[in-house]
Amino acid sequence: MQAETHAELPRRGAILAAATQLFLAHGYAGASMSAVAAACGIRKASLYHHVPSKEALFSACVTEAYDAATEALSRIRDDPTLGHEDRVRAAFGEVYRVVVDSPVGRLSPIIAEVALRFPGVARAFHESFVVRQHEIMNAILAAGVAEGAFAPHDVLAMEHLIFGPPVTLSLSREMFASFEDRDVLLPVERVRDGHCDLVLRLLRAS
Amino acid sequence: MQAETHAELPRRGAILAAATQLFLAHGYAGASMSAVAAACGIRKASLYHHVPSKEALFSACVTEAYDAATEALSRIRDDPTLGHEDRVRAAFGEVYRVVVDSPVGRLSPIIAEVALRFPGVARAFHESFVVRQHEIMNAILAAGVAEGAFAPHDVLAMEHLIFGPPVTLSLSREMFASFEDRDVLLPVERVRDGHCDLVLRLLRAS
DNA sequence: GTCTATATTTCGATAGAC
DNA sequence: GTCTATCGAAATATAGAC
Repeated sequence: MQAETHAELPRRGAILAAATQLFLAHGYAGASMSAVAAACGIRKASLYHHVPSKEALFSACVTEAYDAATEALSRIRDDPTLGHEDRVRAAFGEVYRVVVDSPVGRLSPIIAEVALRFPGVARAFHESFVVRQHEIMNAILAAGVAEGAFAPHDVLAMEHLIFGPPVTLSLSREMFASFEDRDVLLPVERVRDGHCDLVLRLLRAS
Repeated sequence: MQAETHAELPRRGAILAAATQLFLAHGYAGASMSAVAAACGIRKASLYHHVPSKEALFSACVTEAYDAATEALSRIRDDPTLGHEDRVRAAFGEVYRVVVDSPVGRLSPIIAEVALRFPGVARAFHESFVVRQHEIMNAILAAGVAEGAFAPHDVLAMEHLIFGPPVTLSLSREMFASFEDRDVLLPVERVRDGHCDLVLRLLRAS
């Protein structure tokens, strides 16, 4: 009951969610504190009771978005019931989900916008999200190589070959979000499955 | 002599170049008309003598950037002296050059920022740049398939496999431009060559 | 074609009542 | 913790002299 009453109040989580949506839609400079407050149903002055500054608000949006993003991928890496190829397929599904659908993946262009002003945000995003995702995926592939299921390969090139398409797909879907035929031009499932097939063929090849 | 005198004046090309740099560095909303004027060495009111509005200025930056971007790729497609694999390698070099180094490729995240407000800019960018680049690259691969040099493949997945890594590399280099070790983390040539090798192995495979 | 000056709005952020 | 009211700065854009 207490939880229900407070659920409609602009708690911190609701503020970060509303702010994230506005940053995604209009960029950092284009998302005003007034608009964030209005989306929360409060006035701008009240918003400053919850966050000390716009920079701190954006930093919190990024930080709290990636904090849980690598857990699902870690579980796939550690799942003993999966064969090597099924593990790669599951990992692709999780990467596409995080990069294309979740705020943390879609925030990348906004981080690029403020990277020069707030280098700490970019650095934290890189270390806490990008590097971790790459490390887990590399570990999944390395395990397959160690057991002879996958062929050795150029790790740097394979990293970009795996993460490049979903990141670009996410950016393209933001760029062309106003197109009525966006989901026909940029179908997530078809790209993901076709992409995964091609990568698996490379991993099998000697 | 006349050309030399006017070369130092803020002609249209110089204005677009300065504006592009500022849009890339600070985003659409973060790049002010005052800053653009200052970069051209004139006052803000004078800038409005050359462009009617900020939206028109940004639109011109995008349009005039992609107008010549597909010519080099077309020449590679039509070069009869190249073998199929060498043609693919040359095309990869051109794609990475355009996407990673040229303004037109790097403007993608800024277009995403304004896509909801200026859908026409996003549509023109898609039709005049993205679609054309994809069409030419598909034609290069299809010619190899027709002559038996390359194996048939999923065209949509291959498109994303080819363009995904360079676009993501470009975005990542913008995001992490403040890192002193950026060129070590994100080396363009190494990624490009490793990427091209992997794609060629896929094209050769049955 | 560039300038000074200004109109108008909105920005991020603060003060202080309740 | 939300509100009204406001600050100083900066935004886009315009007017009019030269």
